[in-house]
Amino acid sequence: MSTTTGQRPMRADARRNYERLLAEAKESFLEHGADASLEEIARRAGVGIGTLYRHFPTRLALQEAVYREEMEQLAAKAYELAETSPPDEGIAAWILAIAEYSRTKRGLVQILKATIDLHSDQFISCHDQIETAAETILARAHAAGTARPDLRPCDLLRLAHALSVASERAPEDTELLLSFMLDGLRPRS
Amino acid sequence: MSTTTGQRPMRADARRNYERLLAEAKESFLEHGADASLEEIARRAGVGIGTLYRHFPTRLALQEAVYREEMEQLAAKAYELAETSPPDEGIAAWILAIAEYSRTKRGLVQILKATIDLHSDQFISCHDQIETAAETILARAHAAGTARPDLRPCDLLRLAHALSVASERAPEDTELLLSFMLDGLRPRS
DNA sequence: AACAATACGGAGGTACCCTCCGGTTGGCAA
DNA sequence: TTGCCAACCGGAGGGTACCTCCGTATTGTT
Repeated sequence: MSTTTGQRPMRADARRNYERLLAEAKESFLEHGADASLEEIARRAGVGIGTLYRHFPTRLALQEAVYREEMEQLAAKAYELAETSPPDEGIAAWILAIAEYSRTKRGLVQILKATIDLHSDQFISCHDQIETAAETILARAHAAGTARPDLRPCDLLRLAHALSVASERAPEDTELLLSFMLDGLRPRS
Repeated sequence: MSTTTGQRPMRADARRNYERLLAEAKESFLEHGADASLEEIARRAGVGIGTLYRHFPTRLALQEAVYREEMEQLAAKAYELAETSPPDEGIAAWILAIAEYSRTKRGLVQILKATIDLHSDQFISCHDQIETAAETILARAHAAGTARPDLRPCDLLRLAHALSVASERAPEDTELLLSFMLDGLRPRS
């Protein structure tokens, strides 16, 4: 789903349409959530529906393309946090970042889901990227002994996913929910 | 959404159709998830689509009717656990029960969402029922000092919702995820 | 038996999904 | 420049689903 086919570069018109679609899709997903109408996206891009489907055979493919950049930023944030924060704080901040982000850009939730799902082969690059980031940030916590040893990278992503879904309708409680997740239900001793 | 209109009982044919619809809906939601086709439900019930919409003006109304019974059972479970288990174990078990249940009967997730959303006036009875159950089970934990004082009933429901969504594709990890939520990320000391 | 009141059903208008293929366009070679 | 063909476009078309509306049928009551 990149702008080159690996071999020859795309034809000029193809590239133009690809980019218009991407721009409109970004807008539409933001506006109507992850199940915005694909036909409207094509319409707004001034392009036939067939063209949309040629470039992005599936809704998920389109979402991936739209959010790839943001995914990279989230991954980058993990590396940044791994260097600048204490391990456990870093994890908390990262989960929060993912959750908050995916509330704004609602399409991300589906991608997160697909990323979490091991059987999705469409998303290998996104998957690897985020999973590696999760590994990195988790590795330090494990080394420092501040994370349970049985905590895996994908669990981190699942928690982020859970948090983003759960706080969808009550953004103001996001941090509180996260604190429950992180610190447990018992009173601090 | 009950089988009587508050005043006179429903006409015989109306009641018959109502029940057929309910039965087919239960089946369909189980089979295809919460967004099963309403037209197919009507078809399988041998009833016109108009009849479905008359009885259940909205998809959520139909789901509510289908799951009301199960909601009652979940609420009952809360009371049962409140009497038979230590407070914190009870909470864990209850959240788990909700999450496991909603994975099986996938429509419940939407209801859980609507229940959590305070602005849904369609669901007052369900909402009250579950929320009261959550209150009860939580009250004991608070009294016993085993739950953080800032933990509210709706947070419990949100956690259950989060858990059910997060473990959708990996049921085997449900308990592990729950343990992260409950016990936090730090190693046990 | 006749008459309201109540309930039925499905046609119809709209929207969306996705596929398929005749027509168009861009870029390269002559 | 011209011409050619692979690459690309667009949208019609067939299918499904949503929801509304209203002429028709059924119920139960007098």
